[in-house]
Amino acid sequence: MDMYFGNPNSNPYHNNNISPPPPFSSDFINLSDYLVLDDEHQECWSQSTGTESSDNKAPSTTIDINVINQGLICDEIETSTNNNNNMMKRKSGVMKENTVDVSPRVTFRTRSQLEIMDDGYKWRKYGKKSVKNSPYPRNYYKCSGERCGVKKRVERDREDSSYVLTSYEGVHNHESPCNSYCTPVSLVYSNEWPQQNPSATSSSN
DNA sequence: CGAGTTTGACCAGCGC
DNA sequence: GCGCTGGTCAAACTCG
Repeated sequence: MDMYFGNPNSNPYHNNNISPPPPFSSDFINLSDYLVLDDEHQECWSQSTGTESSDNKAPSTTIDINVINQGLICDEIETSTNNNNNMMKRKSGVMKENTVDVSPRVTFRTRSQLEIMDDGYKWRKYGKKSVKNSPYPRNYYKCSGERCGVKKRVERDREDSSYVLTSYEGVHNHESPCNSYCTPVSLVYSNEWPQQNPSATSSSN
């Protein structure tokens, strides 16, 4: 499954002659494959999507893709807990200039053969690390935007290699590069949209 | 030649 | 204090 978040360079639906399907339709993205996971971010999900955070059930509706497209990723989330999870240290132990001191973070779990999701931003890889209890390495990316300290971590799900875990950290201080030539389209998925192919949401491959 | 990637080293936090 | 682990740096390397 390929995922597109608006980069016209790689998004086949960007062509003006082609009407893109609604986001998260079976041809565009498998909704069931697009989840915020882990306990740590469960609350984050509920706040960012407006869905109820009942128990541990994964949310199933109302995903605001603009959150991703604009880099507005769960702002206000984890700002009170980032002293542990969002270590932004240098070797000297001092916060690096240009880094954001408020580092909201949200994790997405996507079923994809590709580890890199095209979210419209340009990322530069700055590290790769093997992770304990996982056969798959974790890759570290920084936004290539000038003075933008947004980071992204990408790793394969250790329990199911068909899933990719993508963690975004920080808020972009610039627009997505694709915004300059992408027609603004509401990318908010809601219950009002008909389920085009409900069966496809549970089995995409 | 510039931009991006790779990869080993370094550092800090944490648990024991 | 020591070892393990995660995160970052930066030189070397690759690619267009």
